[in-house]
Amino acid sequence: MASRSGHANERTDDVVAQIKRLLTASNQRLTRVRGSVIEALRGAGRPIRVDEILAVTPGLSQSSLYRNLAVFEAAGVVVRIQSADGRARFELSEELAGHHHHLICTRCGAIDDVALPDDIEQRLDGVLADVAAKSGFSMEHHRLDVVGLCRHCR
Amino acid sequence: MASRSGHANERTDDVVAQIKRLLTASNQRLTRVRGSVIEALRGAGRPIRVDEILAVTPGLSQSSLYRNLAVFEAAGVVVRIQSADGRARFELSEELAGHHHHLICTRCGAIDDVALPDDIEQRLDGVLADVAAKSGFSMEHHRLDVVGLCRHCR
DNA sequence: CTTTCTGCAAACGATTTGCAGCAGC
DNA sequence: GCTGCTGCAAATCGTTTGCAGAAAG
Repeated sequence: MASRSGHANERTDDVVAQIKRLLTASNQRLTRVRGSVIEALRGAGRPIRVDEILAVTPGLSQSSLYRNLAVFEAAGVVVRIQSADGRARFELSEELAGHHHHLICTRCGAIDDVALPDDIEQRLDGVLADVAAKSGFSMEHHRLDVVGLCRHCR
Repeated sequence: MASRSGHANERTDDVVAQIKRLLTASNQRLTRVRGSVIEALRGAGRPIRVDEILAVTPGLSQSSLYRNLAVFEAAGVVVRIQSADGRARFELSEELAGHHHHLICTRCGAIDDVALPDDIEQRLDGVLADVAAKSGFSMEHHRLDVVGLCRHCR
């Protein structure tokens, strides 16, 4: 539970409604199959792999999953994370789940979510936009990972 | 080791000597082929792909390159970066190239290096280690990317 | 009904690996 | 000479795609 995104209990319907809106804006339907993929992602609360989604979604074909994840990504519903082991991980976009970062375990590869205080984020964004601009680069957003050992591996 | 980060003209011998040390510590030789791969990486100054390394290293076979990159990675000489397009990029480790971050272009996929002021880095590390610990996670280091549009794509 | 989704199986492309010959020490 | 490194070609594996039938509106 513990829906992320800051607010203690963001209602399920809100998120689903927003997803529907995002899909509609991309001329895509929210079918039953797609709904089950969304549920798998919401239930995880961290970036998960294709095989993990398949494991909790009986009857879902791998190709449909990949195709739907691509649709979701294009619509801004999910974000794809290329992890070190070559298998991509997916999670709901920050627009839906709130801005956050990742704790990445170097031993087992697990990834979990974590958030920073708002004031830190703001100062960081200021510095980054500034440094980027000096390289002729216009920043859209940042991505920050903490690399180390998870609770189980240390 | 004095030489590190920032200075435009870090002496070749220092870096190569350190690489040799790292390889020796992993029971690996610094052969002529491996030397040419190192040169390709040093010349780039940013994370580059396998095909880019092959392009500037005539006669190098693809399989040897992949094998050597794996050896380098295990020895701490290079770091592998999984980029969004599925093709990995490689660059000298921070131990050799100094701590830095990446500017990632969402349009053309180019990646460039950038550094932040030391005081920012230190404050950030403090906050991150703290937040990570609250999740039972022990931080080794952080990874920070600026995502946006490069000089050519904006 | 028409269009979009879905599952199956085949295709793809980056990366890995088995093997025989060559290079480093 | 022994051991490790290299190149070639074949294998692997995550992901993508063509196609025909099923579901959504």
